[in-house]
Amino acid sequence: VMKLTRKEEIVIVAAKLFKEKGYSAVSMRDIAQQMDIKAASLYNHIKGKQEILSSLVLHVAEKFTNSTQTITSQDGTALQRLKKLIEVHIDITVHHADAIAALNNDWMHLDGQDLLDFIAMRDQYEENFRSIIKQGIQEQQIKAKEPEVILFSILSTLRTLYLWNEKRGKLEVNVLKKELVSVLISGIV
Amino acid sequence: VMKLTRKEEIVIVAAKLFKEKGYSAVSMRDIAQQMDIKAASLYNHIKGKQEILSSLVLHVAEKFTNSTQTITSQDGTALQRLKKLIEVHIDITVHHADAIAALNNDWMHLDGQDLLDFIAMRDQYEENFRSIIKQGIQEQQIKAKEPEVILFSILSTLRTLYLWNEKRGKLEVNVLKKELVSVLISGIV
DNA sequence: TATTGTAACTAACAATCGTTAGTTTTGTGA
DNA sequence: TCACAAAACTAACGATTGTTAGTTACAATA
Repeated sequence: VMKLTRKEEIVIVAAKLFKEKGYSAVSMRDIAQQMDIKAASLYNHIKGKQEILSSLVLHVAEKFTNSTQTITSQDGTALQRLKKLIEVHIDITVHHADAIAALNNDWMHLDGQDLLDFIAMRDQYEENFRSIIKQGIQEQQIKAKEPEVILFSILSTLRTLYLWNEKRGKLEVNVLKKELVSVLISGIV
Repeated sequence: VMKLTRKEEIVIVAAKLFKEKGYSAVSMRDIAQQMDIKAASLYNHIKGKQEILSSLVLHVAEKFTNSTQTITSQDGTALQRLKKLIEVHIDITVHHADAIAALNNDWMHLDGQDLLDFIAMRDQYEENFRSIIKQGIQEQQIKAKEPEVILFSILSTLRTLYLWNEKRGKLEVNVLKKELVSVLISGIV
């Protein structure tokens, strides 16, 4: 286990607070208190509150974008890739649940270039997803329903996984993968 | 069309702002500016910022709880009820998208009894959903997979519908109902 | 032991927050 | 036209916000 820099500790602590109350409702004094130091001391390690958010959000956004990009560019049938997409989502969620909360709920508080970068990554990520589904329809592996409805349904479930991760309880990661792939692809009947 | 009270206008305007930036990031001055009045004037119609949030959230939470309660207590197979559940969700979402945003993202900023009431409604709502799925498994209409995974997947999709409502575009409500029922129940293959 | 860099501290700033008090404008019905 | 209620206004409050400046404690290195 790598030793964490002080900055990384701050980001981790802040992420947990952001998840509970949202970025705007968490003050620098809240974060500092949780680390047993004073708010001003945080500035020895970070430039400001915004930097905490962008470190958090952009880092995990890159992970998602890179993963979907890799899968999209690899060989395989649409269903194989879709399955892989779901599994990768679960892996990232299990390890970065707090950061994903910020990505989902607080991305709009990014500013300047960070915000533009995030939106660009988000769009590209979504487009990768969409292309796989369209490929599946073309290959007749996926029902030729409204592709946007399929895209929305799967994305919603995957994006909300972070909320469900705590309640996951004893459910093993590999079991979750298998079950969720089955539910999302084969349905429930 | 009923004429709105001034209070109702405020709640509607606030909901739109809450949806974009979240409850904590929207100031009373922001809300006032959007109504072309000064912040102090808002207090002729409402007790405070908290009242705006609780009006917004509790009202739509009741709708959801009542709907699921009604469906749960009616006759029908599990699949018929599940279909009805999805359709009701779409109807409520189309008419109260902004309030649902607050319900999803800002409920934790409720305080006192309002917070307790919300959590109670939310738990009951979720339990109604769960009982229908378990009934379906018992009747062997639904695959006997992990029921919590099924519950989570459907709930995630329905809760996130509000985000997708704008992009719905030209897709007719009845078409959306049919498609979403199909995707969530029969899957995509 | 002296030095140096890291990371904490105290104190304070300007801005903004939700809210209150008191006053003025506006519209409606007698 | 007058009276009254509804709804706006100005001004200000105490608290909290993110952040900065300047200083001190501490640990490792030379």
